[in-house]
Amino acid sequence: MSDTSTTTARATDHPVAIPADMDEVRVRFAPSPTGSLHIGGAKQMMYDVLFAHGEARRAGKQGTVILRIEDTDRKRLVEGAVENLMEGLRWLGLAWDEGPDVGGPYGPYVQSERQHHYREAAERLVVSGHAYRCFCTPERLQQVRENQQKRGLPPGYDRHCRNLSADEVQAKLDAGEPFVVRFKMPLDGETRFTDLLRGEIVYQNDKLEDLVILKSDGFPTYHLAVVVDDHEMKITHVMRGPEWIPTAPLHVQLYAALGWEMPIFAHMPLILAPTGGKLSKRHGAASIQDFRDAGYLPEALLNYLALLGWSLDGKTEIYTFADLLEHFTIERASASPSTFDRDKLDWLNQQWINHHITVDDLAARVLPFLIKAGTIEPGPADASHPRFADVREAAALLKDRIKLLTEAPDLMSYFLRDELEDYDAALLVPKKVEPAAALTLLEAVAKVLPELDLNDLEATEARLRALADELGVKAGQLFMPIRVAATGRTQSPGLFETLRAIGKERVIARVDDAIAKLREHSAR
RNA sequence: GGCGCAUUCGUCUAGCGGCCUAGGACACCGCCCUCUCAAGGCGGAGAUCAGGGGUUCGAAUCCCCUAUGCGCUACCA
Repeated sequence: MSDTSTTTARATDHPVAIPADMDEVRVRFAPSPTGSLHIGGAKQMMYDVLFAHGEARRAGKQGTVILRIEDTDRKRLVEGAVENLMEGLRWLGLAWDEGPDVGGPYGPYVQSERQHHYREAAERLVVSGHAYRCFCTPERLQQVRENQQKRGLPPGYDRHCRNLSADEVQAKLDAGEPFVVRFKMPLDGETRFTDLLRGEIVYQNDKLEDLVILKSDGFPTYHLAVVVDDHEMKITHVMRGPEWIPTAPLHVQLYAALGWEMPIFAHMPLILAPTGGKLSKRHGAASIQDFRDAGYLPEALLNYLALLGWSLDGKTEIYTFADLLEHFTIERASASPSTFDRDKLDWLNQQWINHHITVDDLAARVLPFLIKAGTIEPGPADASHPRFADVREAAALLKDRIKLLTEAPDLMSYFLRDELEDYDAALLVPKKVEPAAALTLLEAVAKVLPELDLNDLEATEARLRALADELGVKAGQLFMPIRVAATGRTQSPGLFETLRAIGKERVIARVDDAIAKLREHSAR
């Protein structure tokens, strides 16, 4: 009885994600075009989409996802990065409603094209006394930091220009000295804000710095740009990485100084590398393109990402994106970071290939990999490719055995190519059988082969089992050399369907080759 | 160093005061199925819930401290 009535509300109780009086939820994914789409970025975008298009819409709200390019750091721009980013998102099936390519009511959606908004805001802040011009040179800042470090003090700007008189400022301006604009952080008191996943977070103002909001090249820093744009684009929920928590107080103060309403913050957890640090190429793959090239399905990748830091019930493992849209709630997202586990991703990928896509789909997806590897001739990467029927047949047999699409060229080669890769003749000799006896087995097979109808699986099996009896060996001892002769390897799908797919003509030729190979082998 | 966030099997997680002698999944091991390899089925091992203090009749669940990990500490985002 005492449990519910006397327990005080927990300080960490999650705030409401979508206030009842809010009728539109607007979120944004705001990458910097400094490279390819990182798996962590993809996860952030996934949360945006699941929240706006899933949770918000289920609650009867309008849910809008915005793609905004944050290219205020002119030094780190990478050519083609924006297109790259969008391509990665499209491949994953993560869609946005407003963005640089599709436009929208609050464009442009590229920060470098929104300069005047930031300058205006910075100007307003300077005029209202919330920000000031700082003429300190990079050399002086460097010097200050070094001194602080030497004396064991925390490094940071010493607010040298914070109290410059109007005359002093004017003089420097007249002299043409370059300057940045810094935000005047309150010197005492505290700044608090609510994080959707963590509850209230409090910072003591005397520990915070006067950060730069407008750089000397006239471009804003992230802090100013993000606040201005989020406000002007009417963003209701700021979902981003946890690395932004320490600067969130600045953003909170910026909103207050500008007199704008704050959005709701949700700092989504990071993906860690198995070794502890950041996930990078060193761990196999880091960008979406890497995963795509490595043969992962977008469905599996999204499924995996969803399971990292979120779960519906702790039991369900397989989710289509539609499932996620139907069930995702940010309230169930964890605040703690998670470690990337390649094994689990691989398992999910195989689950998807084995059980959740059709044979036709598999064939189509495998096609580009086969073409790239030269297993089949170049052509359209869809059902109109001349070899599609063959690929489809191989795909049907290998569906339960493919973990990554990249395995297809190797696994399918004996179906799709006339020539077998060279293999060791010793493989033709089954366990507990002498090489000479193995030769007898294959010769017997070669003799019955012409009269077999390989399309009749049961009859073929019956005949070959009978043959094993006649030869006095176990079925398996006869089947293995046939498998090796037909495929060049000891592992394959079921023998009879494999023979059927390879075709009688090629099987006969390959068995003959195997016999020759074995003769040569035992002669030595 | 300062500030902040996080902390349940090796990994991803369930768990919101009694149902927990802590459940599921990956990986691992064994068995079954079987012409091989997979897939599939069954089972096993694996977490004194980071440690220590409280609160409570009762704590993985609430509070405090410590430890550890990670992040930030740029005119990068």
